[in-house]
Amino acid sequence: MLALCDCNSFYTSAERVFAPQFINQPVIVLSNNDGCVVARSPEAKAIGIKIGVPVFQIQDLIYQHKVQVFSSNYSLYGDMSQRVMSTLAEFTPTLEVYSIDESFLDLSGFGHLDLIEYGHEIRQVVRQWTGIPVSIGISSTKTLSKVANHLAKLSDDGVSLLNPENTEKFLVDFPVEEIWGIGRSHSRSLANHGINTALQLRDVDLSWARKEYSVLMQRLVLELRGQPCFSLELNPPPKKSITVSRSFSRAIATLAELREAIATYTSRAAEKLRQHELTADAIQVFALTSRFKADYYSDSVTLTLDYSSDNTAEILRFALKGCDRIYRPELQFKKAGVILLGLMPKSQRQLSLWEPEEGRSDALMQTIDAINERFGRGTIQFAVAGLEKPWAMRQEMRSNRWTTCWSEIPVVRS
DNA sequence: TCTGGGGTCCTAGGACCC
DNA sequence: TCTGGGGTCCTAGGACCC
Repeated sequence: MLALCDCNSFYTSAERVFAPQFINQPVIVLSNNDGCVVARSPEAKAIGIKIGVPVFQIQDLIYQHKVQVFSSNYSLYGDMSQRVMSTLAEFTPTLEVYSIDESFLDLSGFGHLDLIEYGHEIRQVVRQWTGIPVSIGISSTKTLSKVANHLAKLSDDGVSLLNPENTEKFLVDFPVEEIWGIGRSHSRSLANHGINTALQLRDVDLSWARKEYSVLMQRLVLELRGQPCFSLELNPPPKKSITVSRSFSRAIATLAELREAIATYTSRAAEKLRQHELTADAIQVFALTSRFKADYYSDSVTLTLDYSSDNTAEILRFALKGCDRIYRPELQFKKAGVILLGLMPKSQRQLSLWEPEEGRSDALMQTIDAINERFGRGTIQFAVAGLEKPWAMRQEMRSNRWTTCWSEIPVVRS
C-alpha cells in the first residue's frame, strides 16, 4: 500500500505558522511579481477566490473581506517543506518526495497495522512538529492514492483509504477531470466520448485508451483498476534542463536592459548547475511580449556551447549572443528567460581540445559562489547583469525568511 | 496599469543513414 | 513507364504536473 501525504494549502499554512493571528482568516499567496493567486486558505476559498486569478481582478474582494495578502517567499516554503518531509521519513523507510508539498510513502509491509489509524498518527505528529496541516490518502497505486487524498481533503478528518471493497463506490461520482494526469484537454475529449467519471474511465477498453490517447492514458486506466504502473522514484532521476525565467515589473524595450535580464538569469542558472555538479552543452534564450495583447510575440534561439561547461562567463558569451539575436527594438518585452540543456554530471562530461585549463576558472566560480552564499545572492556578479535592475520583479508583501536568514528570525519579546 | 515559474513525457514528422 | 525498406536521431509542439 501507498500513502500520499499532501500539505493543506501549503503556502498559506507556512505563512500562518509564523503569523498565527491569521489562523481562521482568509489568506492568499501571490505568484512571482505579485501577479496571480497561487495559494489560498480555506477561508479565502470560501469567499470565492480562485487559484490562478490575477490579483487586480479581486481587489474589491480583498478589501471587503480584509484578506491577508503575501508575496511568495520560497526560502520559507522550501525550508518548511524540508521539515515536513523529514518528519514523514520517520514513518516509513521509503518515501518519494513528489513536490514541494507532497510525498508518497511506501507502506508495504505495514499490513499488521490499522492504516487509517497510522495515517492519523502521521497527521498529528507532522502538525505538532512543523505546524503544517496535512491530508493523507491511502491505496494500492499512486493514482488511487491521489483520489483517496482528494476524498481525505473533503472528509474533514483528513485521512481516507481506498481498498478493493470500497473503491467502486467512490469512483462512481468522482469527476474524471480531478484524476491525476487528466488535464483540461483530455477531460474535454473524454466528455465527448461520454466519459465523465473515474469509474467510466476505469472500465474503458485498454487498447482504445492507448490508441485514442497515449500509453500514459493506458497506464492511468490500469492504475484505476488497482494495478500499479507508476512506481515510487526513490532516488530522483538526473535533471535534464535548468530554467530561469521571470516576468518584468515593467516592460523592457531597450537591448541594454534585456541583456541585463538575460545575464542575471544566466548567472543564476549557472549557479544552479554548479550546485547540482552538472555541466550544460547548450543554452536556449527566449523573450516574450505580453500574451494578453493582440500582437503577442515570442522568440527563442538555441545555441550550442563550444564545450560542455558550468562556467558563468563562458555560458554568458552564448546567452548574450542569443539575446542580441532575438531582440527587436519595436517590441515591449514582458518576460524573458534561459534554459540550460544537455546536462551531464561534471565528472563525466566530454572534454574538449579547445577548452581552457579548468583550474583557475573553477576556483573563481567556487569563490564567487561561496561569497554569494555567505553574504547573499548577487553580492558579486558580472557587470552585464546590471546594478539597479529597475525591471526586476515586484515582491511587495513578502514575509520574513523566518527560518533561513539570521537577520530575519522571529523575535521573542519578554 | 496590473495576468507565475519550473519541470517531464509523449508523439509526429523530418533528416539522415545504409 | 518504372523510383525500397528499415531504421535512428532530433526537434517542435502539446499535454500534463505542482
